[in-house]
Amino acid sequence: MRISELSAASGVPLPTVKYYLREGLLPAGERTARNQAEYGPEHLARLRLIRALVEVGRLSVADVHAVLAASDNPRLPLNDVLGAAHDAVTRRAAPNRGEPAWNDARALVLDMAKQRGWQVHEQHCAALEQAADAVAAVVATDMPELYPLIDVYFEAVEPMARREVEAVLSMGSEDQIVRGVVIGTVLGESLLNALRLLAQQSVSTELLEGGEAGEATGA
Amino acid sequence: MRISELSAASGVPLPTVKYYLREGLLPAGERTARNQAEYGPEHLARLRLIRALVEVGRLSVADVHAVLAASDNPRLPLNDVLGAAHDAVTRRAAPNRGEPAWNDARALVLDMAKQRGWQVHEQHCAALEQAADAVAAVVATDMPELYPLIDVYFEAVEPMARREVEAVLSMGSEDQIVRGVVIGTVLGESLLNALRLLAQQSVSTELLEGGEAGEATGA
DNA sequence: GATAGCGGATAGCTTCACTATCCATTCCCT
DNA sequence: AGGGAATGGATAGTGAAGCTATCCGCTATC
Repeated sequence: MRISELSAASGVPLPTVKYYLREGLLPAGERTARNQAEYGPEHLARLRLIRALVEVGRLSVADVHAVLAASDNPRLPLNDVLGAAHDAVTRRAAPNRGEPAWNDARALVLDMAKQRGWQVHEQHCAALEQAADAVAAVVATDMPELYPLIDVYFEAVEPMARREVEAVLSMGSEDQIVRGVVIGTVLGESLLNALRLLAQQSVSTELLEGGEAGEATGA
Repeated sequence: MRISELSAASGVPLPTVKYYLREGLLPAGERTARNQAEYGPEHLARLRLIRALVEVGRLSVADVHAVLAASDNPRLPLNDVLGAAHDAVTRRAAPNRGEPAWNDARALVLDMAKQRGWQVHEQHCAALEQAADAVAAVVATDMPELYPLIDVYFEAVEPMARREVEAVLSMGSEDQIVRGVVIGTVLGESLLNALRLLAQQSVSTELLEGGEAGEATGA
């Protein structure tokens, strides 16, 4: 497969394919001459993965690079690949990290996690810090009615994470597991959020229109 | 409160405050002279809300504008505000919308939602389409082990959405409800994802290190 | 009455993700 | 064997986004 075919098969413009090659997201093809290279189906799969991460997962090219680099390293412990994927999905710090209000939020989240028996790596835990960002922001806007939702999220996420990790771990080869972690972390986030919104719409139609018009759209 | 105090109190650089004023995210202060204006605590709250949406929720300035415009309109039905918030959190189309594989994914999600009795507005439903994007991407990467997770997400999201809508609806004044919808939709997403990652880490440490070293970091 | 700060307008900056253009080389069809 | 198209590689340019800097004439405050 030559570069133009790779471009055609994936739907990615040829200059963009070249760009990904330059940036190291896509490994170079097998050289057959000074200015000729051969690309295989694994390049196509990789390209599709990149696009899914960028378009559906909204990762930056730099983050995709970091995730793929971690997942390409065959001697990296699985936990580090998970960490890289989490970092990519997470990396964006609110600027109030370290302020008292933020520290309180972090302590609150940490405490709730520990009460549930979660094992949290306390230092440099991107997920914990992002949770603190969100809680601190909710607190700053002064809406106590939303506080109970924190617990709702904790509750919802516990069985979910277990099923996710089990699903990924059941994938046989280390190689597949690593790919599963990346896909599952990034695309799972997008899917989960979409379904959450869908459910919200359903419930709010039910509660709001139910008493007014009663016209059920779906089901 | 003058503009420099507003900047100092919020931690937002003064030129950025001016920028938000220009863009219409922040309403102008009350003019006291040709080149003097007075800002109140509602401006400070608004500024904090903007920053939370931008930094924690990762909304673009344009999306923040759209959400705030919808929530500022006092005669807009609540469902439309919810729609605007959902759109802002959602808007990013994968370029394969309409292809057969994507249509299949959409049909699958729609079917699962209907089987659960959800009321889905079928035409132009951003959440449904985003879910289809994610499912199509998972399918394209050929990882059937992840398919059962779709159902896991459906399951998790159902009680969650109910609690969220109820929490927001319990907020008394229409005004508060609208603010709650915006905050809850955007920051809730961020928090939910962070907690999901935290739980994943906990479970994977448990399953992976549990048999090897057994050194529980947290708890 | 000096001077610091104001609002408003305009222009500039940086990053990101591409996109376009060259070039010498090579493929591949006739 | 000859010639147009495509290739890998390098370099430069583009457009959007989100600020940031500078200037201006005016005003509040000391």
